[in-house]
Amino acid sequence: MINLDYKDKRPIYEQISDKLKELMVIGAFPENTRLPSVRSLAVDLSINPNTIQRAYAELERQGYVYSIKGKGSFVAETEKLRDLKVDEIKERLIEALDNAKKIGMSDEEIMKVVKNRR
Amino acid sequence: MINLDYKDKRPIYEQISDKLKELMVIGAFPENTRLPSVRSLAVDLSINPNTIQRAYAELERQGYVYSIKGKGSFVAETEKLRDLKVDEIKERLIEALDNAKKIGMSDEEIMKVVKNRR
DNA sequence: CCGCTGTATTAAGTATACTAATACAGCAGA
DNA sequence: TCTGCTGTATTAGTATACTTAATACAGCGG
Repeated sequence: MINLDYKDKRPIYEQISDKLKELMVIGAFPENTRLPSVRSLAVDLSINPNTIQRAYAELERQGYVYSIKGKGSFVAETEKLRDLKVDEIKERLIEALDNAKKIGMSDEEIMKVVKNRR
Repeated sequence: MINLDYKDKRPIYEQISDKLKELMVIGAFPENTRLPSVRSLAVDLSINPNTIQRAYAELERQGYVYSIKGKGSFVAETEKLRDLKVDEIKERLIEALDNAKKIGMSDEEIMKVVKNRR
């Protein structure tokens, strides 16, 4: 389900949280589904539980999951999930567009890229 | 000309090379202009010359400047500069667009962001 | 020759990110 | 209540990136 890439410069916890985000947003985990426990996922991936904990803490901080001590970590409401992810993507899109504007790229030049990608 | 932000998480050498890229691309430094010397810029910014050297080496590696031992570092051809920067921006734009597609954002949703930014 | 350029090397210090080990705290079923 | 699972907090070790420093070499030009 989750593939770690140790050659990737991104930290492991981020690879995990990003992958989980994606799975949740596309609906692979319905809302309120319990995620694998910190320790079991650690065993599955052969890494330290703290790294999983960090990934989960990040997901909770950002609002993707909610955690209950003694019970587990659970997927937040589907609608909220998507909104969060959309906001993330919009932000990066806006950054790129602003940079394009800053160096004087024309609307045509920008639109050409956009249209080629849909 | 260059403002360093020590609160920024980006390394200093990157802040410098990025700022110089921008200045060169918008034409603040015409092509073949000599950049400040490694040592003089280091004094201006009150940092170690090695950090400037790293910024310049990065710029040269990426093709934004060319350096001549004993003479200085010089701005590459204007056209080349812009192409390099455009390629960088396009790459980020494409990444963002692909992510948008991955989570199922509609064309309308994407276009709304794009239009609001021009 | 002298004083400026860029460049290379080596070392050290520092900060930060990442991972690990361990202990604590809450929940629920046997 | 005990046991075994959950999440969470604390602390420490490790690795890596970044920056600084000191020094040396090499090329250019007045």
